[in-house]
Amino acid sequence: METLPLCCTPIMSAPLDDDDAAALAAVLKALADPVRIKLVSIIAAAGEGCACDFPELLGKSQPTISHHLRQLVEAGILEREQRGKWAWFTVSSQRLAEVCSILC
Amino acid sequence: METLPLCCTPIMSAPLDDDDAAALAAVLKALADPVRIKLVSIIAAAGEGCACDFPELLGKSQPTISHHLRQLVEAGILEREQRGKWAWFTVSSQRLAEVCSILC
DNA sequence: CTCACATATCGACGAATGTCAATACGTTTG
DNA sequence: CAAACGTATTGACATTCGTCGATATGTGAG
Repeated sequence: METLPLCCTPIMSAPLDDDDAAALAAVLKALADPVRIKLVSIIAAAGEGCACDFPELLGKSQPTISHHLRQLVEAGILEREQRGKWAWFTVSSQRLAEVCSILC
Repeated sequence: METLPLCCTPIMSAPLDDDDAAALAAVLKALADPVRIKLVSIIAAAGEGCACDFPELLGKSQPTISHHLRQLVEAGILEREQRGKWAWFTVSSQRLAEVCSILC
């Protein structure tokens, strides 16, 4: 779910209705955790990233990383690609642009 | 606390360090609630807003609204001004711009 | 097919969060 | 000062969240 485009017009031009507010809040919530925003920044800066590297990079357990990756994918912020037994992730710059276009 | 400028360079250019990740996550967390993002959008669209109007506009109790407004002010997203017995709020477009400049 | 390894899910637990009723605080007005 | 009114704080509660150990699932190698 939730890979739909993220609504509407900039906040300055009109107040969000309930649905748009809920949708935007959900995406922002996915970003609003130190581990997750760091995951996004690592993947964005490198262009892509393998799940196998994140537990050591972030000092978190493998289940914890997997959990965070899932939330980011469900929010449409990351895209997942299976390569052999490894899971690789890229950032949806479109999704980030959608967020920014509403905020500013 | 937390009214300091919000770090650094866009996510695409370099991964966030721990401190920047925590700071950005804190601001995003303040935005990542349906009631709060709607408060921000109402105030942004109108230019300013009085606390007295929000409980009815959002269907939440006065203490709940006060609590959310406080979180937004502490995150540097809203600015508060006392006018007589009323509290008026404006959006820090600079703060929003800082967030966007990191995300995109 | 079986083994080794990468990732996902489950179950549990403490911590944080959103909410409201009750109450305290501050400011203006009689 | 005292009463009235807007806002903030407190205390309580149910819910959600981040975390990890244990385990299940899936994929390639031998």
